[in-house]
Amino acid sequence: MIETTPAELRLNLGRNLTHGLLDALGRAIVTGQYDNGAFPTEAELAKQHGVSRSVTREAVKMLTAKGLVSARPRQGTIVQPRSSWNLFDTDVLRWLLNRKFSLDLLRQFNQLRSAIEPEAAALAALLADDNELAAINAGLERMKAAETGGEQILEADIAFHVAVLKGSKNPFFAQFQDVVATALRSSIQFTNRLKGHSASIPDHAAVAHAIVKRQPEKARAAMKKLVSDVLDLIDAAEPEKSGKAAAKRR
Amino acid sequence: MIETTPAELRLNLGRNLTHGLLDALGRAIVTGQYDNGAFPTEAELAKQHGVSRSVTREAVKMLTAKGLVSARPRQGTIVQPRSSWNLFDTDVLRWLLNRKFSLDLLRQFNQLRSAIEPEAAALAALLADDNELAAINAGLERMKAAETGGEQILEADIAFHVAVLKGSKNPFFAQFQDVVATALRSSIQFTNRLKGHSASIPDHAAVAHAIVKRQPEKARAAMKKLVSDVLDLIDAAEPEKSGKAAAKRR
DNA sequence: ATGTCCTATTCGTCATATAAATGGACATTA
DNA sequence: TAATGTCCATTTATATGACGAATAGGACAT
Repeated sequence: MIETTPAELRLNLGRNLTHGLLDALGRAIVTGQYDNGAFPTEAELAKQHGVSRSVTREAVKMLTAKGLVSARPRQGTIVQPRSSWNLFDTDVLRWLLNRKFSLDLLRQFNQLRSAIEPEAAALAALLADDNELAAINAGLERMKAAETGGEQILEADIAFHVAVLKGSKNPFFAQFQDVVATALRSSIQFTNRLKGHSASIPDHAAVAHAIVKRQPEKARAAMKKLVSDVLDLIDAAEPEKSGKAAAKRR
Repeated sequence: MIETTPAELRLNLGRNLTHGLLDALGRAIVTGQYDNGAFPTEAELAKQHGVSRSVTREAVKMLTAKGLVSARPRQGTIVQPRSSWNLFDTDVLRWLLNRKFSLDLLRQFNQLRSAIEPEAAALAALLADDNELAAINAGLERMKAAETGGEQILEADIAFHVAVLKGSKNPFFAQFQDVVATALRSSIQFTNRLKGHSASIPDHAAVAHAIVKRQPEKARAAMKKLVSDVLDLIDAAEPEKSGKAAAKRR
């Protein structure tokens, strides 16, 4: 049973009680706290966290909107199966990555990137306007400048990939900017361990040049290589689980 | 100014007042009803729809969780820019697709499918278990059986693609099952007009066979062809907007 | 021109009461 | 027995009223 105080809830995510409680409950759910017991009733939640029923109801409503729970009279609030959680909600993704970080999740996330980002790069090569091209180049320059490594280069890396996604002119691809940013930031302690890849500035430059020169095929291939390298590093760290996927990429 | 009655709200999405109001407000927002005026205050919303403040607050909280609005004291509730809407939330997607349906959105959505589904098919060829293979075949058989066309073949089509996504064993790809299902269902009146493609059973069979025979490359290529054909049909219906994308696919 | 303070407005939170829905226990009936 | 209807307890859903907290924007002083 999770318990907090209102003061802790306010500190939790920095906003108000409702958002603090949302955060606390979200984390508890994704870490499986309620897997083999029923989710508390409104009254219990209110008591456990020292807040009113309104606050618990609004927090639970937000969890409902993100697909984590569903509520029905008499039956109570029940945690939904993972398959109905909205993984592309940045809150959900952050909760998942912060608490239950696993190589599996990192691999699966990069498999997604491996599908999305090359296509986005190809579209950007066709459709990006001058501002977006400039943003891509700016991200690359920031990466070069931040050769000190650490947080700066991570933020520059994120800016680069976000700029490519935006440049695709496709709102569905652009949607991934928050997801990619959240996931990269949340997994920094991990990718740092797989050091050596994030500094692959030549690979990033290849992507940028292909996009600027309006060469979609080259842009797609270059971006594919970038993400595949990350996947290879992950597989190298845990080879037994990679299956034939790694072989297929080479 | 949107106005409804509680009875209408209940009918709206079939659940309760809160979800009905959520639906009404979501539709209103994505159709731009509040673009050049401020979003109503809690009190105004409650009055306009004949519900209590609790209901309006919980509906607005859900909109917040989906990224459509943000609320601050004194400033009121404001509609967020489209870029921060969660397009992979099935509610948001349905609201968007149900309003004036645009070829642009359909094209962009299928560009996303073109990135996702081939990779999912390749992963499914590597990782799907017996149950998942059976589900893929079952979807194919349902398509063959429903040669009458119409709604049945659409549902079978959806079942097939969902089965492939699930078979990828990747929760991020699996996440798209709801998105794909929602989008295909919402766009049926449109794809029906582009008749002739949804009955491409041989193409679907090629995907299924490649997956069952554990041939990821073939599965990827077959799925790519499937989605590319849809994209070609869209471009053919509105050639001036397709840019060089169509040429690039061939 | 700038900084300080005040105030009205709006969301945030709390408390309480009543309605609606539903699963189960129990009684009824064919 | 088995099917069906009735009632009850529990939990969410809704309504209402009150007060607190934060802040945008104006009034005012410097």
